[in-house]
Amino acid sequence: MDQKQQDNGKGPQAAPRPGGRAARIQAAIFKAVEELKRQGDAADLTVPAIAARAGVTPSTIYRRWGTLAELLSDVAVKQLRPDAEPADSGDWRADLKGWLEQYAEEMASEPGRAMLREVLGADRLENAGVCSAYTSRQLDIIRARALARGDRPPDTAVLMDRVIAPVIYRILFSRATPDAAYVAGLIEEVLGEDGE
Amino acid sequence: MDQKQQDNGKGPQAAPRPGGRAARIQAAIFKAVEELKRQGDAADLTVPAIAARAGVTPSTIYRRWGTLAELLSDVAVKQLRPDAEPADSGDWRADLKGWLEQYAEEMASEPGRAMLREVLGADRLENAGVCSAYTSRQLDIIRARALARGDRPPDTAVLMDRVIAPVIYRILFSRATPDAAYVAGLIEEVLGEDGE
DNA sequence: CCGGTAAAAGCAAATATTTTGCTTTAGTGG
DNA sequence: CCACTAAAGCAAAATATTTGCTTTTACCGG
Repeated sequence: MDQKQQDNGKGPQAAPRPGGRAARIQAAIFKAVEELKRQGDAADLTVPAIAARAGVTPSTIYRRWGTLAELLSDVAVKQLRPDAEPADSGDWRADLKGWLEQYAEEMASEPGRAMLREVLGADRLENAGVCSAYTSRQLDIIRARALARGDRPPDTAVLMDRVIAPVIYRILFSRATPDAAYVAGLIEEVLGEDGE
Repeated sequence: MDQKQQDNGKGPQAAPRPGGRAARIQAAIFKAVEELKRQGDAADLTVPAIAARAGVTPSTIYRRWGTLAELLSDVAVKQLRPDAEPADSGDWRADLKGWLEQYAEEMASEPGRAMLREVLGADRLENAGVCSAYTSRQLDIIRARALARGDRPPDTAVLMDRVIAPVIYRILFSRATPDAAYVAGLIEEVLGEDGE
């Protein structure tokens, strides 16, 4: 009757060794989740269905993650992990703008919204933090390039507050997509005050 | 095998008439949820437990809301509804600052975070929109007073982007509480540019 | 290379939950 | 007061979750 399962505290990639059984099985389960998410209704995304697809018994999933929400959250974080550094054109303002616009579009898309909801849906707050750390890091990379050229880009924290936060807020709390014009406006406001 | 229950589209207060049976039962269920949330672990907050507390059969809840998440979302929206207008001291800047600081504190509290998560957790996006509309409206009231006195307060949309969004983003995506100093800083930045 | 060991997976029975078909009740309008 | 509709109750069936115990797997020290 105790509500909390074991929480190994090791986070999404809890595997003894990259080739071990645990890693193999986790990979199979993640793959099953991704495939099922792509295919059918959200209603087909049940622990038993995932287990069957992954060729695993449901209790494995319940024992490792506790709830469907935790599993989906881990999968979403994995999918949100940036796979590359932001493009580098030599013009950091353009890179920043491009990256932010693409970020907003991706997050506002249906799969993007679903991932946000899944990340936030878990009891474990950690995943949400990882997610925003990914964003911070990408912005920091662009910022570091600007600094290296002797420029004065805004602090990453400022960009998080002034661009990322409003974009995510709109996605979460309204049906309206933050479109490119809106994002561009936010960016200009931040860059405009640059010299103050 | 269809995932969506009936969705009457009438939102949280779906009752034929204020004194009718439907309203009575909904009130009993909401009360049961609030009581159980106050009392025990989140794990005790199950549909059967709520039904038992409310003196109702579980299928009533499943038929009206479909899932626990929808019910919790409706209850959270109801609790987030402001019960009074913002204080009016005659100094709109002070009123605004006070209201925003209290808002941030309330949302960052454990119950506040829980309500945010519950509102966002439902499939029905509508509730999140209602929630942010509540906030907007409160800000608008303060703003209207300032305008009535011939002042030039910032647009509500600007406050949403520059203060509410960063505060909520921090609450959702980091463990750190947006403290009074942080909120005050955001407000000053917005008010500082006022005359530009 | 061969057991020994600990952690995790499988299995299956026990619980708990959700869904569903049908019946009953409460509120509405004639 | 009676018929009608919408929602609630009830109970059985279907699903999902939890749990105790067994088996497998990878790692470790000989």
